[in-house]
Amino acid sequence: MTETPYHHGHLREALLQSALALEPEHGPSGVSLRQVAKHAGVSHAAVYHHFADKQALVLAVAQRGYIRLAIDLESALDRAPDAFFALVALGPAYLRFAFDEPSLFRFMSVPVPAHDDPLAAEHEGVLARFRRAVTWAQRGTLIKGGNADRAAAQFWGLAHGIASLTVSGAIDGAPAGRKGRKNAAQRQRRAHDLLRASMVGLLFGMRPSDSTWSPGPPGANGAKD
Amino acid sequence: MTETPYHHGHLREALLQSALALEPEHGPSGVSLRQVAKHAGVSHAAVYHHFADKQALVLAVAQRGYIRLAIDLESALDRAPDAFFALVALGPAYLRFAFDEPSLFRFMSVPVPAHDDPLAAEHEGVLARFRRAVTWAQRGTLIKGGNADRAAAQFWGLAHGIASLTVSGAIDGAPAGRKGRKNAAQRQRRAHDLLRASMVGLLFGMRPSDSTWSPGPPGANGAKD
DNA sequence: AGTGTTATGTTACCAATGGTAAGATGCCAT
DNA sequence: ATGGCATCTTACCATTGGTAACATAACACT
Repeated sequence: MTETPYHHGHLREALLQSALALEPEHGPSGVSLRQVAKHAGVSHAAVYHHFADKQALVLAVAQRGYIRLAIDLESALDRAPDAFFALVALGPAYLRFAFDEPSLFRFMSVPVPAHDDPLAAEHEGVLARFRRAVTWAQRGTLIKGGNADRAAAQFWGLAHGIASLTVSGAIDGAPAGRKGRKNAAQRQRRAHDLLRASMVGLLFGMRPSDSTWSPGPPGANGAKD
Repeated sequence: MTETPYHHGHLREALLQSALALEPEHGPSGVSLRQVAKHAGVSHAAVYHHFADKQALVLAVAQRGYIRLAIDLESALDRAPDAFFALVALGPAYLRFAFDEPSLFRFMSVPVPAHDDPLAAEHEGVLARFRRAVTWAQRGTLIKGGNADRAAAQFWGLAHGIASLTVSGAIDGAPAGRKGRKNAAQRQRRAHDLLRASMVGLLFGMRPSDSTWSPGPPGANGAKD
């Protein structure tokens, strides 16, 4: 970001940024290597000194996305006062990431042909945060015990599904009544509420039957964040 | 499918099929117009008499996917004996579609740059099926009343998220212990069970507090399908 | 310092791609 | 049959992903 101090300096980094900058116009797989290179002020062949091929560039961006998402989830967990808030807060955190970094989020969903998933480690990183919240809740008997990976996957799937459908416009996108294009902030708030309610719903559907958790919060939207 | 009876006959149809046939090797946005044309036994320029450009071709495949998915969901609803089974059955139906037609499913998730979503109608078609199950359940007081669209979106998001993460390999993909590649049928069964349990969980998290529904089924996996 | 090695970047080139234009070819209504 | 129309073809273009050969700057070592 400083300048071009040397040969180029931090080209690899600049290329990732350029890819993100060009994504909105052409889509994650639609960005061309040459455009990325040009945007970074460099010849297109220079890219191959930092990435094996175009797919490697795309995967690197996606990888960065997963890493940053995992960090966001982690800090959301760190801020939670108890297991209930921890589990529920993962939803809004997931959604906020998707809204704050839509390009990054789209790169993360780019379908890679075959390949025994080069992003397996990054997937694990995200799942691990859900698992952390789940085991926390299980220790407190907030939800039933059992396979924590399964429960984590359920919450992850819920968050991911609602986030994906929302950012892609499948949900709450083009409305029937053509009231112009909706305020993006309003859409985000609605998605926010929807996902939080879903997390609470799934959570309370997992309660052990003898749970003494008096559901004060679930209806009220009083979550701190 | 018959032959090439005439000029070509059903080229548009053949192109859609060819696109699906070539998808596994290159990914949904990686298939080239020319390969598709060649696979259909036709010059690449012929494609432009049936689709405005490559994106139109891709969108047409995606559109077909949404239509078929909506049909599958619809028939799952038709087979359900009551609201409970109807709502829960949407999960397995969604997942079965994703597993039976992975290429089609991937085409449906291809991120389209900007555009005020040309698939809005098809999205509505899928959402409508979830809404039908939700309103059914609401009439029977299985779940709380309120905005049916919201509740439908929650169930859709759950099904979509788990289906997406599963087919992309993010969940239950490459395992830690390298026991060779897992049996695909086993993966599908696990995902099946996971999603069904999630649907039940979300459902029971939405019960009205005075619900008299004696949860016999939720733990047992006795769903007819 | 000088010197060789490596990392990084360039230009030149290639086959393949998406897209357009102009011309064939076959169907169909009149 | 004849003219109109849809469909398909070949010819062409700029762009793309990728490779090869060459240039230059950093670094290591004497």
